[in-house]
Amino acid sequence: MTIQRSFFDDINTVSEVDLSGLNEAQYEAVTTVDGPVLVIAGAGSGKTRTLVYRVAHLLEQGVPPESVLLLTFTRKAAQEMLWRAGQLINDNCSRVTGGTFHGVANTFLRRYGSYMGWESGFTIIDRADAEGIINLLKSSLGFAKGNKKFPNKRTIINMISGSINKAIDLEDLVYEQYSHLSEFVDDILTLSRHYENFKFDNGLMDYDDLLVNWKVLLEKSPEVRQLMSDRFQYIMVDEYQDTNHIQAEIVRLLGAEHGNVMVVGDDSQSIYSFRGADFYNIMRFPKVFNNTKIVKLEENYRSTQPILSLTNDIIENASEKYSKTLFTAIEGKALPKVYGGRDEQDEASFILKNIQQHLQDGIEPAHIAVLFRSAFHSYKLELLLGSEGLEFEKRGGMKLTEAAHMKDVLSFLRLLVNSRDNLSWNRVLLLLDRIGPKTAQKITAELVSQADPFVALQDYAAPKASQAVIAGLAELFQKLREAEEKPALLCDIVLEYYQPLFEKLYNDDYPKRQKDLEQLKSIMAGYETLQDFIDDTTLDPPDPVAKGGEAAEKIVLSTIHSAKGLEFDVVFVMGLAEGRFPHGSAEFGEQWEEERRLLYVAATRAKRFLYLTYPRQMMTADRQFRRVGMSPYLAELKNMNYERIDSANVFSRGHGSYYATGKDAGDTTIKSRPAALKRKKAGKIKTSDLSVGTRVKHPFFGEGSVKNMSGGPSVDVLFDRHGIKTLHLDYARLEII
DNA sequence: GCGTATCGCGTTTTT
DNA sequence: CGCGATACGC
Repeated sequence: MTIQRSFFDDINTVSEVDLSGLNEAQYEAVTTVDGPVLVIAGAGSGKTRTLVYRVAHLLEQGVPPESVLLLTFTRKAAQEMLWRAGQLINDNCSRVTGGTFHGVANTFLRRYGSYMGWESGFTIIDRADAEGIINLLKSSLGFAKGNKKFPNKRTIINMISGSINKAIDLEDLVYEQYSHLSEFVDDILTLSRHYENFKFDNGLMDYDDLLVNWKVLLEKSPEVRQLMSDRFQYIMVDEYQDTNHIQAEIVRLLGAEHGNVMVVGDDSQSIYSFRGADFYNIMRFPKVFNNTKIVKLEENYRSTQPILSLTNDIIENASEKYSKTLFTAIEGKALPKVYGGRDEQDEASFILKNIQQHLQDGIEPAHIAVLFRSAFHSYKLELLLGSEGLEFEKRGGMKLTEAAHMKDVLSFLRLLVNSRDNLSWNRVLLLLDRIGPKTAQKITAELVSQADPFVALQDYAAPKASQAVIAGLAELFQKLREAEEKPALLCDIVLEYYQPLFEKLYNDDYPKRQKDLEQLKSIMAGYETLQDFIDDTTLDPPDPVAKGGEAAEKIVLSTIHSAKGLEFDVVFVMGLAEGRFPHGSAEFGEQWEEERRLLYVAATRAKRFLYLTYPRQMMTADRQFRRVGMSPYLAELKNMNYERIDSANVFSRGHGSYYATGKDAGDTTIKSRPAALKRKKAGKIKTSDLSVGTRVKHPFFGEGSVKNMSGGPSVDVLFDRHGIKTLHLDYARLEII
């Protein structure tokens, strides 16, 4: 057996786990075998290492591998961890179980779905499909199209699924977040009700449905709960700050019998609240599990002291955090550098030059990363890197399976697994000549109402214009159903049919997209069943084809969210300008704080060199240049913690009409805050300000009186005109009258 | 009423 | 680059 990771060199067998390399806190966490443990860990403190060593230690104590369950946030982290664990234990041992919450929920529901009375199974849809549903519903329910004020689809999705996670009444959430869009709020509510029905009627489930159903099953069926907790005697959860209420409930239910639960998290790295994550889960953990042992990991094993000082400075300004003081023994003198480029082009050039320098100094491309808030912020840099022949791998943004042409092909395949999949029927029909949205919807509705949609398609009395293409489609499905059920083979048949449509549809750029289709084929070749393929690619979409050679050898361009948990020798955080970071629509308060943590996550990825850059001018939509200041988070930092680069020193040649004055007037202070920032929650009401009977006023529901107080942050209010509503005081803009 | 072609504008973050 | 609006033709 070859051991590839140096820190496992000393551990070959389960009977000999050498824990001498661990620090005191890690040792304590690793060797606490029984009972609940909460590990509060700083960035770069060796969380994964601690978890893996604990697995090793458990096995050493004679715990069978199959009774250990590892839950992590990303599938890649899960795979990495299992692989490492696999290195620790003998190859002959059966493996430890692990994966993402969603992945495990999927496996679990497919096995025990019968307890829920499901006969025909389900298909998982991703967020792109979910957007498709919103589209369909919007048009079929006749909502005004093109109204600019209507929140975008992604936001609606986040609201609809987020409402389940936050366990807050959807209505309140919508009214709170979109109070400025009063005339559309009812539309959104109508939409959300149809959305739920639409999914369940057609055997479609999204990420959140998987979790909700897992939780419900554990709650409702003592038999299943017993099965699970007998099997998994030891539960471990990584990135606990990213769990939502449902996930925390699942952990509670799984661990209720034995209490052998260990969770690891860093509240300063909580960046997923838009999706329902709540780092208060960490604070609550000791209350949920009695006798919780709390261990803090404060030593940083990643970054040099100057970088650590800067990142500590970033988070120091946070309004709320578990106090941790990170320290490191790693030597290094390079101060983080801050650079304000003249414009986006100049910012990109700065990054390019420095990347080239580091490459020259012998740093591997894969150990260099450029991070940004939104996927499109790197466009300029991508072009520049391309023109210089530097290869890169982009993470975040659109996924391979979200591209239009990929969804086309997947729709055919999805139908083979779930013939009631409304969305896929619609998509497939839309590809055909002479069939538009209206016709497609009509046919779809007819097909899914029949016992066998494929037979119904063959028998469908199509209008003259589309008779031929419908017959062609029916023929394709007949061929597919008769074919041997090998995913790669099915893919071939679909692609053969799709090719002419494809070339016509994406006439201008189909050769570029063709590469994706070929990649799809090779991915599918690795699967035994179509169901597995669809589940896998939906839960963990493959990355788009990297530009050039092997992925491992390239510079990484990534959204900060997608860089979570990773580390690089050199990190550039770009686009740190007013309006870009924090994101323009982030409101002062909770959202503002989350953006700050996001910057913290970005900066803490750096091991040796850290650069923070921003453009001082950006192009607006109408091709006007607008001067922008630096991100307020940068402005807050102490000067001693970074070195300011004067642009004139960096570019001595090759930039033509470049005027570097070195002066940054207006950069160091925030001159004009957008209106939204000033709207700091004026006098937020606390539970203690209210009692039963207090008269209150709400911007939407109007006046009412407090009816019931649970003791938590929620109160029930009986409104004069809207009846009883449960309001969350952190969100509701209530006034006492 | 429906399908197709074309143009211009704006882009959060994701398991 | 994708999406919505708009115009035109069947």
